[in-house]
Amino acid sequence: MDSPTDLFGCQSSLISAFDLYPNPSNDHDPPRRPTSSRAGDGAPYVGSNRSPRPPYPLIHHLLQPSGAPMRAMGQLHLDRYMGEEAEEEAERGAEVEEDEGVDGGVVREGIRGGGKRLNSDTLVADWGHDMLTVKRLRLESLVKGDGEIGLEEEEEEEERGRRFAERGNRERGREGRRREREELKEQLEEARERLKALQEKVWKVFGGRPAQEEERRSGGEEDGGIEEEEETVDCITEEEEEGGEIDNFSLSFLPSSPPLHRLAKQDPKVRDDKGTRDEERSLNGGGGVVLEGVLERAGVWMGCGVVRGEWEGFGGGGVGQKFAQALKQELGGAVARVIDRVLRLYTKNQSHPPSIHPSILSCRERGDEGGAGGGVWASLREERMSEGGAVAPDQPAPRPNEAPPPRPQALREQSEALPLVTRRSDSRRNTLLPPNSHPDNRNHNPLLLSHALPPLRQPHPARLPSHPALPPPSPYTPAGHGPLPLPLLHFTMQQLFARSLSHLPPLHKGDLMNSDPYMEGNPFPSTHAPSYPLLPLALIGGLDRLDGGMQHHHDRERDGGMRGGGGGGDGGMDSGMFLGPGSSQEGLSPCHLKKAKLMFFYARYPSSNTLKTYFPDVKFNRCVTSQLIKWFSNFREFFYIQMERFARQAARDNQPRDGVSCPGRDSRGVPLRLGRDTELYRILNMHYNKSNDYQVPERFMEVADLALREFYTAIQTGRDSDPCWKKSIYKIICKLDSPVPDSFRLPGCPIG
DNA sequence: TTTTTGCCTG
DNA sequence: CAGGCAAAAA
Repeated sequence: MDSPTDLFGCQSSLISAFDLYPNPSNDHDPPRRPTSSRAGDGAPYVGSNRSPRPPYPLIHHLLQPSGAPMRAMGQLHLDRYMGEEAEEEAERGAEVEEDEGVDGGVVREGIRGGGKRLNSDTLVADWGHDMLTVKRLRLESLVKGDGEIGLEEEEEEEERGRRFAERGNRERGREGRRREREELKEQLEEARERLKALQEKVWKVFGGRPAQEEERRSGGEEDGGIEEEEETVDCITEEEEEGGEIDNFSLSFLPSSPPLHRLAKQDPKVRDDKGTRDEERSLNGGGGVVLEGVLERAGVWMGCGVVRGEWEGFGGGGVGQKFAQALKQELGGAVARVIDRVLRLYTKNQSHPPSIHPSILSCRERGDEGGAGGGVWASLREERMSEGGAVAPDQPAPRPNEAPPPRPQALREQSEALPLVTRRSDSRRNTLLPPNSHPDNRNHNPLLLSHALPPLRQPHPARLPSHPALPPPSPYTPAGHGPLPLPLLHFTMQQLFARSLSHLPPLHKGDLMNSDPYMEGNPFPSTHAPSYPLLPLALIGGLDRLDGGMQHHHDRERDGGMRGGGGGGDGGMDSGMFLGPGSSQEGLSPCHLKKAKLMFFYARYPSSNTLKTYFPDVKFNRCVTSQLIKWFSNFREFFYIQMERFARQAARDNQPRDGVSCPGRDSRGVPLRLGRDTELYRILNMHYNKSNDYQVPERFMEVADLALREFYTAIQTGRDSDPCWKKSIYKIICKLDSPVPDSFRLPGCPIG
């Protein structure tokens, strides 16, 4: 298998020998998984499978390009009929202009009522479209006529002759047309009934009432824009003039216009800019192109807050949310299907498909860091072990993975098989390790779920960080069966594209380290890597490194990852992508800063070697190393400041009434805990995870929680008067680094 | 001496 | 977030 899990699983077999100690924070048990396990709670932000799919015929209709059922009918007859009428009008010459004015006025009045157009809107749009077609024909005839008249007399004569002949035909067809009109009237009547039925539905859905509509109409236009927008479709007036029927067909029953309608018309940029459409727009203010803009608009809406329920402001109420959800579901499903197709295509084109597509998908879904089974983490631990005290010599307490003395291989292997908690001798550490940190939970990869749920304001069950209930099923379905999480998509596509780029044999377990780094900057598929104009340096470096295979991995162990970064990689999408060949990214980019901040959730005290490992695209030198270390120093500083600040505040708020306080507990004896619904959490998240790229790992929560309590207790007990009181807390925090996810080993940001 | 860290300042 | 500084450790 090629999932990271398995990739590393393979490495694991090679590297497990280096797994010298039961690193409290490593092994099978990334404590952040429980956090991820609550992904389902993020449902409101993501298309959740849990919520029953509401019946959204309105939205569904909009998503059907085929349009309304009346379309064929309307177009068929009106076009034919009105086309002839237009010709007659052309013959009548200047009268037409006058008619236009009148017609426009009449029908405009009818359309003006157009409001919350969904189903009805579709119909209106189609009718409008048909009308526009007719109008265009008529105008074309007019223009054509004028032009010819103004051109040459001979042509004019010919034209007259032709028209004369046609007139005869029309005389013969007049009877037929009469019948046609009758039919048309019937159809219109029928359509009217259907529209009325639709109106009922619309009113039902939107909770509006015809009375409101009446009120709105009598009160005049509330939005001047609408009046202009909803100009119209004068073709009907021909019928109106003749039979006086069309006014009954006015669309005034439509409820007030929702933003969708306005937006679709107000932003011409997103509209189809074909010539005919432009013409229609100029003629009709876009009355007939409502539908065309709907899907595009929907896409725009997705990004402009309407999906967050802002329809309330427009009177949409819960409908807005339903609309947003429906949109998300539909679009998400569509995107997933497209992705799936692309993936299938790609995997078909690969010589060894099974080793790429399914594996990559599964690896992400299963989660990688836990699946490493001690492999990569073992290597990392080995790396840190090899750092020994030399790297962090000043730490009063040895780091968890550095402290224990070497153990015999047999003992190591034995402990690997033991439940994690049984290997903990440190009681404090036990409290930090959730019991459900089981390899089976590895599908709850924080990466996968980073977009799945909002870290903020997430109810923290009983504020017990270590004992969440059984993880709910992942909101993500297996590949091809539902929306893919963005990071997964990113990773997968990059894998595939990179494979395609490099003409390499399919990814196998050993070369993840070699292949991943250059993928980050190469989201675009290309089969001409060598001539790719913006070929990122990282790609070149990556190709350079490709022959390393497993060997490279061991090299990495020896040189602390410098080999990967030595070639000058890119800094992720925001740097390497735009570097031309020959340039290099030696410094740290904002992307690196972002990555470092995310890393801080796992490592408060990363060693320089660790940094080199996790910033393989950075060309390390003294300055860069210092800067990175400085960053983490700043992160810690901010972290401690916030901890102390909130601890002091908590201490103030929980002054013991009887003068006796229980350390770490408030005045009621309740232990101080850091919940995800707290201001402190919000601040920390804002600082380290501003764009919510990541689900804040449970482990970080525990560390922060512990730090908070330590500060709180120290303040409570008056230890803060000791000039060195903070250092003891620092020592504790210093021990609590946890394994950084494998994704951080990739260049650029772990979240793309 | 070098590296790392914490503290302070801007 | 960076720069400067001092202290501590290797």
